[in-house]
Amino acid sequence: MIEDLGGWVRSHDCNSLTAADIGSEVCLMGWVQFRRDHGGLIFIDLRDRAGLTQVVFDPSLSEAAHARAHALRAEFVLAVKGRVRSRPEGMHNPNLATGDIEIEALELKLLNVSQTPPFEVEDRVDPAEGLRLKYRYLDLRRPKMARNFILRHRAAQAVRRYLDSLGFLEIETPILTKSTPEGARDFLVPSRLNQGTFYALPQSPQLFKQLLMVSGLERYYQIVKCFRDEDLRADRQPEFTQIDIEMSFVDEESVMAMAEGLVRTMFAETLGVALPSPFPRMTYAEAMRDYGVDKPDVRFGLKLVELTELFAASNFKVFAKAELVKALRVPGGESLSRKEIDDLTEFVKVYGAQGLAWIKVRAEDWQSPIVKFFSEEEKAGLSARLGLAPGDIVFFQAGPAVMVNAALGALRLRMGERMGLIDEKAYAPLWVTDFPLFEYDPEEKRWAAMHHPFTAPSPGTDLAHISENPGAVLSRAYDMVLNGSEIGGGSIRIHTTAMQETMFAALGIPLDEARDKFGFMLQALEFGAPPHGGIAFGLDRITMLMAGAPSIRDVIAFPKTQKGTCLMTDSPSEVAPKQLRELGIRLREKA
RNA sequence: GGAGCGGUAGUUAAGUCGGUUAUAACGCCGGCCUGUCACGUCGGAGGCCACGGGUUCAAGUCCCGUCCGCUCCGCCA
Repeated sequence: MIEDLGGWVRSHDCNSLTAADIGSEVCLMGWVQFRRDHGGLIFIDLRDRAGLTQVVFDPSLSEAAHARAHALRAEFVLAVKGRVRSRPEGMHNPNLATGDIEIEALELKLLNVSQTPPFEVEDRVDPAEGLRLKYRYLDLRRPKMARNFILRHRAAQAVRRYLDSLGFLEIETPILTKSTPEGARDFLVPSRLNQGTFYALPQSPQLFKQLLMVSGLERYYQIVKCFRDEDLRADRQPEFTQIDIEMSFVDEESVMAMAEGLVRTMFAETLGVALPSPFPRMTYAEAMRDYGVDKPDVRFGLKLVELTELFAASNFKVFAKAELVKALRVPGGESLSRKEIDDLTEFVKVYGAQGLAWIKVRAEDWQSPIVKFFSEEEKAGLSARLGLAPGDIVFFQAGPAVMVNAALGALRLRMGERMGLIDEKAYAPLWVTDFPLFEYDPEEKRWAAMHHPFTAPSPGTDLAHISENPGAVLSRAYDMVLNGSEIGGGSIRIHTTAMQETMFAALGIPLDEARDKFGFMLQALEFGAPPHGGIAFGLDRITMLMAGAPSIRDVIAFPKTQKGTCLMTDSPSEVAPKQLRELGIRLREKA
């Protein structure tokens, strides 16, 4: 029979009682993890979010409680009053924090019953993720998952303490806001009061935080949901959480120092991990040159080596005519099997590679399908530039620069894992700086902002000639990278109208359209906007890295599937015709 | 939009070259059990082999399509 709490008050959680508490009367509340019924004695492992405590039901102590304990099942909810006692000699459980003691149950209240759960609520089973998501509330009871959210909470609290101590104000910005061009697809919200018009959910509070700087509030932060209607990945959800920060009267150095301090504080206070000070820095150009990506994983070496010039006049036409030729030398890779190389070839084709050329360096010779095309000078050049030694394998890519970097950059990561070069316990943060201001969009056939259109160009940029060679212009943007994952990014912003209009012009956005979309921002810049800049961190990704979680879904309480649905609530879902009528929306007939 | 992997009992998986009644472990139900801790032990129940179509004497197994989950490319200022 289910009972009320009846005034009972929990005295401890299920992870805190130790030998020091022996003899005290306690009241524990939680869920039945395991029942071990010996007919005489009954043992219950009681679980709450903190841990497990063993409760003993002994008929000689309480006939009534013992009798009722027979009927307990997994996930029943209990309140137990009893006395803490030492476990008998030799019966201590070193695997439990509470393993030295047990509770002799004197009184038992059954607070609720449970159906047999669809999967066992414990860490060592790993049910299909679809099932976990449907019964997410049960999934979150598993200690592994609960730990992630406790960690996330601690990280968020560390952020608030740190930023508060530096004079940052936590200020909320609108969720119903304006759709703007550039960037990701917006989620739209129809307006009932203004039919035919739509709000957009913010991709980030970018403009609002800049306006707070124009407002003179000087230092702003917010731990805030952002929304982007793009395809999902293991580290991407359509709604995610940013630690959003903006400061006035600062340059890059101030923002980066503040941001490093923030991340160091998070790691120190939640994991006890000391990150380096200062973080290493690398320019975008260096990152692309050495790692082929703008978010290098610097926990291991295996830098890429450019060889375009060496092969410029080669008889091997595939290399000679390529925009970019690069190589990846992997010590010890000579032992790779033919099958493994075939698999790697398939792997790089995903990035547009036509194939994967390779050389196995052996003491007696080079084994390779392509080396016969090389001159002696080219072989000598290769050997010198790559520092070849017996036991190496060298992989090559030649072709468009974008493809070569993507393919070899990805192959580098894969080989780092394959060769066991990655220290899974290490945290290797770094800054990537000096990003290009613009990036060419071949589909739209125009230059687009690499970061966003409010990022300031580097000092000394010739404004008048910005549109002549946009690709060469650098920006005042910086990204923070941790273990090959982009965890934060920001910039010093444009704070004058003239520069902002120049920027829109360079992006091919006509002035009248710029005024229509961003007029409020351009106007605000006319009223004494201070120099300002900031940064935004991905709280989910940082938590993922701290928790060692394989998926961003493991650090979001109620995440979406890869198709953007919620298996628990069954959203998104159709709505009543009346709702659509009120919004002035008619659905197109399904094709 | 594209590529790949997967879907068999409540759960996790096995199921060979297409061939008898589809296995196992855990869980579940019942009995026994006073020192277990993933208790033990005896017995039992439990299956639309994701869905639809096809090939075949015969399909969990082969083929086609659909749905769902995951990973990746594109996309994500």
